[in-house]
Amino acid sequence: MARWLAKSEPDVYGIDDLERDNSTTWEGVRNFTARNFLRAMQVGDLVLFYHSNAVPSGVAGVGRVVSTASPDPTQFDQASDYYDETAPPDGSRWSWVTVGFVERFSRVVALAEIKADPQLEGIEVARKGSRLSVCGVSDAHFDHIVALGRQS
DNA sequence: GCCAACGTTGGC
DNA sequence: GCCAACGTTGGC
Repeated sequence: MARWLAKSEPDVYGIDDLERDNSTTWEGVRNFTARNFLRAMQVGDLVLFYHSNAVPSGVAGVGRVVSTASPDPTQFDQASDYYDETAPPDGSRWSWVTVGFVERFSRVVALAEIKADPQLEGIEVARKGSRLSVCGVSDAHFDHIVALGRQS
């Protein structure tokens, strides 16, 4: 079973929203590398829920893949911020998955803390200039971040 | 709001 | 298929 990290701006949709809703569709990924990661997700895979453009930015909790990739309908919705006029009608361009709530950390594991932690060396989200909104995480990095997030 | 990083597009 | 221009992400 794989481990992932996915970014969302908490002003738009944060871990509190996921806790309230219990599950959500992860729409709006418009980057091919990130899309390919979405398509590789399997039911039951765990996902670090990362708050971007936040104070502080960092990992706020954990979600779980509850349904695998299918065409993201927002690519066809002209009223959506994610509308893509170049998307072919077969839906092959952009995908979404459904993510369920697992846990909200007792504290956000801030990006600065991730970058400073030698046990998290090499993690994609700490790479300089990393803009991937969905990426893989090693089991060891995943477990370490969860342990940090559960600290009070 | 600035700006670095970098993915994507399109001209050639 | 190279590469410059452009747009976007996202930390700070």
